[in-house]
Amino acid sequence: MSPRMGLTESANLVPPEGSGSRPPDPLGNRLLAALSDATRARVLPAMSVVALERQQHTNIYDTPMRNVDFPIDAIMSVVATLATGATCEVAAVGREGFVEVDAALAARIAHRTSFCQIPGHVARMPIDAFEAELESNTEFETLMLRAVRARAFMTEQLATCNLKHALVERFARWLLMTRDRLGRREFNVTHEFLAMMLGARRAGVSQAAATLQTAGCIAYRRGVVMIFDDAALTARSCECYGAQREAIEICFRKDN
Amino acid sequence: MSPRMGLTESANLVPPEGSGSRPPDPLGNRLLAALSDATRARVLPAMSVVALERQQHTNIYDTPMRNVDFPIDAIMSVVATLATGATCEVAAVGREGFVEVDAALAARIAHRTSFCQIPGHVARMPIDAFEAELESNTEFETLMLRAVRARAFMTEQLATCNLKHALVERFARWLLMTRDRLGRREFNVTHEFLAMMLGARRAGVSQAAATLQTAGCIAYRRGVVMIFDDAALTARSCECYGAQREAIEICFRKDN
DNA sequence: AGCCGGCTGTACGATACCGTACGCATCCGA
DNA sequence: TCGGATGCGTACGGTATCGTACAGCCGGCT
Repeated sequence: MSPRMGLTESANLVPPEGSGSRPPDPLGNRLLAALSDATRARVLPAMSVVALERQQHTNIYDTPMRNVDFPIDAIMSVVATLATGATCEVAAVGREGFVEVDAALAARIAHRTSFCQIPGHVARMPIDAFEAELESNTEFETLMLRAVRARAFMTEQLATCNLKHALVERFARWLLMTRDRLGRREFNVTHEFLAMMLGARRAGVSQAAATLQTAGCIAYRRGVVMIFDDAALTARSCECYGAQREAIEICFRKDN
Repeated sequence: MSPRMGLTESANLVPPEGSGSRPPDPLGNRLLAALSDATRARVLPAMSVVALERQQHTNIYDTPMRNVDFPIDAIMSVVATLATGATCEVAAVGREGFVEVDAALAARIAHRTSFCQIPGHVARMPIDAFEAELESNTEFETLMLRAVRARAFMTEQLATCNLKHALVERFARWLLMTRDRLGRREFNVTHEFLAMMLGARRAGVSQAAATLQTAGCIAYRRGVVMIFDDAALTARSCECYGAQREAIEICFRKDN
């Protein structure tokens, strides 16, 4: 039994990923958009927009960081590698943040591995330019530090979430965060890949997905997930969704 | 069956906590000890040594931070509060670090609650003095940022540990980290309190403790745990112990 | 049109932990 | 010396995953 819940097979839910449309504006990243015109005029010329494929790695732990990436319409994943070789996500980064937070803390070596989770584009800045701007521009520094704090908060929340909340709840949270980051309701993701992100079995994800689909929250087919009922999905997610969302909002609030 | 494993009842394993001995040297904190003489001469006069009782709170989330605490022979705990009111540890801080990492990232509001886990002393600096020193002293800033990175790394590791590792392993890790932070093998802790730190039931901790005691790794009685066999305990802990330990060492290495 | 590879449905027992509960040991203060 | 309070041992059924396995289905390629 696999009710298709209104998903026709021919529906082209997601635009072709490598479609040859022009690269998006760096200002799609909320941090870059929050900069003053003056700072933007200094920063943007140092950046280039880069398209990333799924699973494309941008940092390997214990190797030098070369760039600082500000996702635009991509989602990046930062993972810890266990002794078994298994990986476990410690942060996801979309247009609300930047990947190499340690670079804002004077680090030059990546202490985690990061790769592209949802294909798209990032605005990329060489780490030297990033550091130079941090040093010389208080506005830039302040904003970056806020983003670092938001990231720290989200990782802390993840630690408690991983300990306390059931797989379905975490799955729902993941879907909602991804929707917020991408600004759309459908993504190309396989259960296999989701299992990797959520630190669970593929079979476990399939079951959680079935639960949410039966409840009418989502619909999915081969490699595509679509959010159907936002409110219902939110109700089935854990409070960590709201907490992370709020952390992001605080990051972009002036009075903080 | 509760084999006492060489613990005689009269043995005074742990010195009385509130014993009237003189307060310890702030340089018991490794960060403060790592500062140059010149910087220390500026920083130490602004600090005071404060004794903390178990469960004494030093920060409440969403309230202003007043001080920055560098543990000397205390261990502090930073926790997230869930909607149910339950708390979940997101970081433990001993003499290798300082509690209010966000203060080094220009924050003035605590975003988490923190309290004293193992009673002892902290070297306390008013947050204004801390910020002033950060601004004016590159050496100080560099060291603090390294400590922030170590803390971020440890929280990330905790996120994966909470997801992937069994309670006994996490318990063993906790014991080893605590030993390292305190420089002794016995601590006053109840199973109840440990359960709170590990995000588990009291009964679950009792069982894990029994397992480790039967294996000869530890010995315990009412409110006291003692590490017996370091190697055996390490073998039963997860890799996260080593990872956290290494993060601390890197923090204190010059070439980074 | 047909095939093959990747993705998903589903099952099995095993395990780790939960929530709860109750009894007993130990310690402390009256 | 004797409660009372605190801390621990242990048990019960219940549940959420795990690891593994296999079969069915879809979709793209030849």
